[in-house]
Amino acid sequence: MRHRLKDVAERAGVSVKTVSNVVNGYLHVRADTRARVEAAIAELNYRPNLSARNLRKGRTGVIALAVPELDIPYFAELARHVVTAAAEHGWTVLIDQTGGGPEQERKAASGIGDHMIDGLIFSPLALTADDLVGLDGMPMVLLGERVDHGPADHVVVDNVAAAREITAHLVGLGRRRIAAIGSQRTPEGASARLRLAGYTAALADAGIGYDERLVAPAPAWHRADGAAAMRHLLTSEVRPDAVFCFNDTLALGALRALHEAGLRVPDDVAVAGFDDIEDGRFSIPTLSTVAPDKERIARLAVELLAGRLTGDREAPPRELVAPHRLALRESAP
Amino acid sequence: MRHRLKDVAERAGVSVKTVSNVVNGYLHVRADTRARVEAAIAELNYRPNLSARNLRKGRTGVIALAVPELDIPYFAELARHVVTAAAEHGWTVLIDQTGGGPEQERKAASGIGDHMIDGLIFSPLALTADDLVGLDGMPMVLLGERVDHGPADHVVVDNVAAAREITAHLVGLGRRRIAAIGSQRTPEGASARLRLAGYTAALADAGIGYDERLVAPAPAWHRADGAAAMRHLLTSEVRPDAVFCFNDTLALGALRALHEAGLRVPDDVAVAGFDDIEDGRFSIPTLSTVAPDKERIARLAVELLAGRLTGDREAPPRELVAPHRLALRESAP
DNA sequence: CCTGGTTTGTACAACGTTGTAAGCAACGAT
DNA sequence: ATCGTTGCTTACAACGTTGTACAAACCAGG
Repeated sequence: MRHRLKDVAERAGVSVKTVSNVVNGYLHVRADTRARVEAAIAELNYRPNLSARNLRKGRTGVIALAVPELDIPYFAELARHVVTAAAEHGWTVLIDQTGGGPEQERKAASGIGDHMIDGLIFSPLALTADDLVGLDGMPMVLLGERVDHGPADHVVVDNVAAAREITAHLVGLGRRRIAAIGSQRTPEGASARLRLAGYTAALADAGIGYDERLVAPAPAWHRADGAAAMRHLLTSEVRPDAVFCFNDTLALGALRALHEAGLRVPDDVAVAGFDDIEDGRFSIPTLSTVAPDKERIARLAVELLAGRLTGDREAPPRELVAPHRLALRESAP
Repeated sequence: MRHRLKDVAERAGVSVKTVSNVVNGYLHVRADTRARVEAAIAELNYRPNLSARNLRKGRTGVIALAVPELDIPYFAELARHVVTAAAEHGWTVLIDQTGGGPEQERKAASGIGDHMIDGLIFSPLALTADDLVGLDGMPMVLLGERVDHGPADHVVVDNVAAAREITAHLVGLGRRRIAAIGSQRTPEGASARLRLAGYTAALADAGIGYDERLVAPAPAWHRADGAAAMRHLLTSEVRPDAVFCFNDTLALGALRALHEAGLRVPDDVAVAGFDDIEDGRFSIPTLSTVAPDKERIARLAVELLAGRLTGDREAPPRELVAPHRLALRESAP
């Protein structure tokens, strides 16, 4: 049985508003009145009806996090950090799984918002800046590289620099035939484009010629795609002595394919990834990777959103860069 | 700028309720009126205020899924399936991360519910049946083995049978010193207890004596715990020739520890897990495991909840068993 | 005992929506 | 002409909460 303010008020012998004042910590309530009300609340196990409160206040206390897929470890780890950071602001996080398709993402960006959430942290794959205009001013923070100079706040990692660093590390190991796995031609592939740019820049830095045959596309960035791309590279005429995979799940798939081909990592082929997911610390061999500061990304995103919600909604969009570092492990020591 | 029914009504030259009727698909609205209203809705980009609708209707269209940790792959994969199944019923899923502590779980089970959600699918670690009484009749479906005969609906896997089967498989490989990793003494360890029971039953079936030294506890079920437990077993006097890990992440950690110890899998030690997470299909070696039908679990849970929401809330709690199978791969072929 | 200010409590309206009841046409059947 | 009937639309109240405005009680100082 659910109780309302009115029930508590009757039991405590005060008005509805006085109970509301107690619940909301209003100061000018006599100590004994407050005690009576609190006792009644406890006895009835009263809990406020958030729908009603939200209707009245115009805010819901819920923010949404929209990610392409939850069972991609990177997004799961990110989600955990976002939930933690949001909890510190007293927000509940509604996690929405878009699947990465343009239509679903559009729906996530506009549909979910039907007054149910105060703001949105959005990690888009397919959406362009154009899709984001006209979203009724729903406060929104974007994660990742897509929608480069859209109308919303933005938290990014310097993909080009990070990719350049990890590729340079492979060069530093003495490798010269360095492959890349994960390129994409679709408009969704903004991260792919930037990481590819970092890769080619590092090769240029080292005076190594760019060989298109060493760049393997991957339709999605799952383990199976990484394995398939690696197998393809191994059957080609250009035998790579290192691979930079554009994310860790691709790299884990590549490790698997190399193992099946009887090649040793890192002796025959060095492997590097991007994301620093938990798996990479226990894989065989452990995975060298770019480690973006996921906790920082989550915290910055939540704080940007908090700024929009409590402050100026019309301020020009800001872009914050989260730090990254290289986590060097066995696959490319 | 957000618009209300009233704005649409004024623009279309009808009453507020008529607009509401159009929005809700009420039949008896003249075609031209409907068209005028729909045009006005489109022009103003009107979206209903869900808080108000919920307040009025008493339902929110949101269900919650509470899991201990999102970045445990099993829960992430489960979450994906629950989101998919719930979408077919028109529900949005609010994913809540409890952390597995008793206090947080109690809060998830009661606190979140403040009229914000219609029902809860809950995968508890620490909560007992006693904690669940007096939850104001929030419709709830429990996943997993804890709270064995509590007051709520329940979807389970036959942990004892599954553990027995996979252990029997290890026996069938000719192994005799079969270790177990993941036992727990805490009240949280209901799954651990059941899987341990299946393990001992299989040993008894095969006439193999139970050796306490072969059973390694694990405080949590992460990769690091599995690695630590495996290392501990390897330094003990009883050299195991097989290990049954109570979940896949433990098994992946064990694989890692075996690799570091220079042991071959499965030649020296066979390894089996439980959950069939994506990682296990690409690990080196690939992982033999118990594969619970996660999609089925999610679907059954959502359907049980749907039954509670639309039907009899006082019906006796039901327990449904989701099927499982063995996925035999390289680590214990 | 009054004055003026502060503290404590109350009544009422409003948030945006939908259910209920009822009004008003237009229609065919009496 | 009158009577339902049916189709379409409207006014009003209600969901549970909180902000506003105000009343009552209290206090200190004269």
